[in-house]
Amino acid sequence: MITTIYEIAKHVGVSPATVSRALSGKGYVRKELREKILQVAKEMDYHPNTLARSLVTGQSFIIGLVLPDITNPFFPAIARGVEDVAHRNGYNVILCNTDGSARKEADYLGLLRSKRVDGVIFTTSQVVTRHVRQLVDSDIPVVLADRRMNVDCDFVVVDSIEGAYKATSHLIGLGHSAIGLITGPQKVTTGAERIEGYSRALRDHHIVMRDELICEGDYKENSGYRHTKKLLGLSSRPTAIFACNDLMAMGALAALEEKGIRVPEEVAVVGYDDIPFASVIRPRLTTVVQPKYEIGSIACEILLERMKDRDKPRQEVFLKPNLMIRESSVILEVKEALSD
Amino acid sequence: MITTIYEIAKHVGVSPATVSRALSGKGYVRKELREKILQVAKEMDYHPNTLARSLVTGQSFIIGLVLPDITNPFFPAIARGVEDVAHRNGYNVILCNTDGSARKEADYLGLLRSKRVDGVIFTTSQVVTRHVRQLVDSDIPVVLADRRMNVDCDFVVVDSIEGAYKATSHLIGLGHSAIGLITGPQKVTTGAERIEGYSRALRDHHIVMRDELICEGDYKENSGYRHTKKLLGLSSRPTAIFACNDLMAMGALAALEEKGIRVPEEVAVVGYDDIPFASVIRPRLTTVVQPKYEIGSIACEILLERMKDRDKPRQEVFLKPNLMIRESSVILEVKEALSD
DNA sequence: TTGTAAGCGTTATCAT
DNA sequence: ATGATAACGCTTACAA
Repeated sequence: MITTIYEIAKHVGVSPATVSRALSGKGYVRKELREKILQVAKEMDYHPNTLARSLVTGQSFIIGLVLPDITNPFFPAIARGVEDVAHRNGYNVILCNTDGSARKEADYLGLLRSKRVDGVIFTTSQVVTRHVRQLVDSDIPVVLADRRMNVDCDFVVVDSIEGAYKATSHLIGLGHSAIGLITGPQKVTTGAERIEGYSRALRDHHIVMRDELICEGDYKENSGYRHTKKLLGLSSRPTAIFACNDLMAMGALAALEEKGIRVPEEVAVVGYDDIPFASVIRPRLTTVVQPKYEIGSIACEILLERMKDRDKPRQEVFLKPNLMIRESSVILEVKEALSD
Repeated sequence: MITTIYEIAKHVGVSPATVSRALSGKGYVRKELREKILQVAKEMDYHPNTLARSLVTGQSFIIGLVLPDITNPFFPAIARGVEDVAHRNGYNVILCNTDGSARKEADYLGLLRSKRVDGVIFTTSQVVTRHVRQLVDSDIPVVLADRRMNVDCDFVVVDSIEGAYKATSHLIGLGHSAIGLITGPQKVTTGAERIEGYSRALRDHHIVMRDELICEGDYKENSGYRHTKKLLGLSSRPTAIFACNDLMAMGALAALEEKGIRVPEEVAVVGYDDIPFASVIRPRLTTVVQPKYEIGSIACEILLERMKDRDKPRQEVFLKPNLMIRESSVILEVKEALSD
């Protein structure tokens, strides 16, 4: 049998209301009585039924975290950031893997609404904003993480234009002018923005952009592999490749190795994200570091604030990416020279 | 305003009970009336309040997933396996990161009980079974994943003795007899069992076990690094190192590289887990593959069965590990010769 | 087939 | 400081 405040009340000889007050710490209750109640509650292994509590208070202390796929090495750190902040504030988080499918997104969002979560942190891969807009309209707080959308709600993202600009400039600084670009899907904001950063960097350095050097990937390893092969087949092939995430950079490295092309001596490679193994593969991958944990933790903090105050002005957080230079772009001697 | 069945009822001109029946599909309701109700519900953007529903039915359709750390590359696949099966069956999963701390474990378990989750999948790093036992006793279904405990409940683990036996035998077959072992924490079952597998393999091949070759690590990269340094300082140093997880194997490789010792020519290395980057580091890591996704998906399936039938006999699932031979243990020519 | 009403375990309002 | 009692939104006997 599961203990309720009624049983505790009976046991102690008071009313359920008093037990509730004692347990929640709200409202007056004589000190010794409170202690007695607390003790009995512990003895009876009482665990408050938050379902019942939520029903009356309107707070579930659950937040939803909707992302494409937790096995994608980019997301665990975000999830951890979210969960840490949530837990520290008494919230639990429901994890949803959408695989970027609009159907699953809608599905999960519906489930979360039914579960009366207090808020949602959402990383979409869709342009379809309908579900999200519905969610926002339904007045459950939402914060978009990592990827923006054209919806009126808070978000925290990393400045992808700047990240791509840094990566591209780095390669240009190394003397490259034929830089292959393997982008992400153009429909997600990060995809479009990284092209923008790439093209600005070229422009600022008076390098003409060559369309045949630009391929649209899908953030998966295989598309990095495929597009690299294609780029290598070009009559005037690139001397550097900038893959817009590390997974695709991995694919690029695999394609290059297969062709026996040395990295970085013959072709330099730069990735994006700094997923855990970027630093342990060989050659170690030069990449744009995203503050993944912070994306999650800050998103959650903003969500908590939003839950407290629905009327505060919309928050738009742009975090800064950093270029981490490693072996895949810089020949060792050069790197040492640079650091002098 | 959030829509309730009362408003739908008023709108349609029927009683709340009828709306409930129409929506849930249980109980009789005239076909056209049901359709009318469904339509109005959709128009009013109705989302059933599962808190209220759960309160009466006693089912929350939430399960808890308690693990050490989702950013540890071993866990995302497990989490995904759990979540997939859960979602397919109409359940959501609450993610809890304990960092292996007994306090956090107890904390989360309490929260989950309060949230009235229908079941818990638990990967502990503690020997302290008190919380779990309490949970089991409190008659909420629990299945232990990856790591067993001395508690009466279902579990799904991978046979660590066999995995370690295979890894060790592989090294022995390669001619090694001085095999350094970097174990996991002895208090978790996988830690103890992998030593057992190692020692059985040695015994079966009539190799005397040398205590100084065995170090207790903690499944973190740094302990692999430290212990490898120590092993290399031995007067008669090992020609092979078996690290009981890939993270520690990574540390071992780093230590070896630092000393300029070639792998596998001078020292062979074998890891355990086959985390995502085991196959992309150089040298590619020979390792014991654990069916991570299946640990999660099967654990969840067992949990669902258990939820349906609390009296069925206890399920104990041992999955089989597989040795994946890669470059860190076998010199290329030898490998080719082997495959002939 | 539909409606009435009790009850799930809390919190919260209002007396006392 | 404590106790009745009415919500919260739903399901489910039981009646009609």
